[in-house]
Amino acid sequence: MTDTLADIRLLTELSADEVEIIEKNCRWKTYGASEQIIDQHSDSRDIFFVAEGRVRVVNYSLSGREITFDDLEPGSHFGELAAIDGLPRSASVMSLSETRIASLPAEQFQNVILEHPNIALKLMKHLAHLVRTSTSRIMELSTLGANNRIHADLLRMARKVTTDDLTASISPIPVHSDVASRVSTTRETVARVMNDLARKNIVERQKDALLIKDLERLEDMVEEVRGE
Amino acid sequence: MTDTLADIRLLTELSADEVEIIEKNCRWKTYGASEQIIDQHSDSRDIFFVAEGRVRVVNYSLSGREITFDDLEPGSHFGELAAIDGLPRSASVMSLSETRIASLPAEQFQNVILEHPNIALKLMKHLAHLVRTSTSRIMELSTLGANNRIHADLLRMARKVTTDDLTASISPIPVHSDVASRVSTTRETVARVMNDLARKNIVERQKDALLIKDLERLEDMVEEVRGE
DNA sequence: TGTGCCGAGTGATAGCCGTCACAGAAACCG
DNA sequence: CGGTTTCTGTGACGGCTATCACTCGGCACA
Repeated sequence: MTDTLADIRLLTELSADEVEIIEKNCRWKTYGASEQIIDQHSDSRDIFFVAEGRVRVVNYSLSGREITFDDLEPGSHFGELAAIDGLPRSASVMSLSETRIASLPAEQFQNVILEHPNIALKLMKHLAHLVRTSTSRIMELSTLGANNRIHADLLRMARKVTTDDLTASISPIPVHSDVASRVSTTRETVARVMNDLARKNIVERQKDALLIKDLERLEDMVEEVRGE
Repeated sequence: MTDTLADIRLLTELSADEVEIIEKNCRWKTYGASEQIIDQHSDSRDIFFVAEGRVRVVNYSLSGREITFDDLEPGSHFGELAAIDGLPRSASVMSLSETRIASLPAEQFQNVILEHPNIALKLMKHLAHLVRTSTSRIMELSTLGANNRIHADLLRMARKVTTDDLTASISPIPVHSDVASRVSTTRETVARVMNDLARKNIVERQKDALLIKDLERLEDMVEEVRGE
């Protein structure tokens, strides 16, 4: 197979030659499903590129609770924080499926940044996006109850796939415990909320997809924060 | 008075001449205490520098609840997200005291970045720091109860001033509602927790300082998460 | 020396939701 | 296909903490 970084979004501004140089400096590795790629407590500083497969950025509390920060598609990168500031990793990363990953040592990545200001700018925009996402998550955790956070999560998924803004078909059906880990609640609460929504005729669980039948009403339920 | 950016940490790598050029392109403004500097819903994209005074980065929920993200000292900057990515502001900023602020239009700031890779790197480290801070706050909100979050906040304040690692004297005494807004709880809960700590002889409220008499025990209380 | 105002302290109450404990359904797999 | 594992559904229970409603002390300012 061709190990290429051509599809990595962070690097699209580079010429084919420049990308090739980076490719060669990377260590390439294949992971099976559910393997640890970054352990929060390891002391590597590399940046990673997702060539194939999907990975999940997670963190575990002392009590073993799992908090999901993001799921990354092919073309993404991760591990940039430690590569930039040299501090310990801020989270763990595991593969969700069989995955082909390239890793580049921090010093070499810093060289890329210093020599390509437009890559630097792109990385900054990416970091800004992370900050914005975290900020709104903090707002959500601070002001919404668990059930409203689940509603909001459903809405986010729906908006990624809807075309008509009225309905959305999410497939595959999200696993309850995954949702729970994204919005910091329990599997049981997610099950109860989903059933509640089904009873209210807002969502419908189909064979292989979750159908959202009334996006508008779902939006209303999120707004319905402790009444004004 | 001398309106200078010489003490802005983000810009310390620049030569005096270069700083002076930026200074002249800034719009300088003085704010009284408790004035709005950035309204989340305004559509400015400038970056701001804090020359004098202190400011607070906050956000308000629909229900009026106030969430504090950070308090900034002189030498800090804010508003960089919108200046980098051109998107709407992610939070509001208000002055805590009389404040002298410089603002630089986004395009000019981007020029500074593109022409000074080391500034860009410094900014990236700053953004990385924001992401790390947000990440740990999300972890805290997800895994700790309100009282433990208050303990953790006290610990953070203590560690900023302690020398011997056993005790710390925090002054001025933190206002309960400020703590509440930082850790997403209520003023009443903060009062109850503080009293509880006082009764346990871990903190002592003095005339003009909050004395933490047993840092170690306070740390233990935070660790005391739903016991393993 | 009043008169406010802001911050702090505290009880009562109620609702949310995490936890535990099963049971049933579905999917996966040799 | 049988058997095992992973996911889902649901009830009971209880603890945490937000909310409400006051009281009180101190500080500032007229």
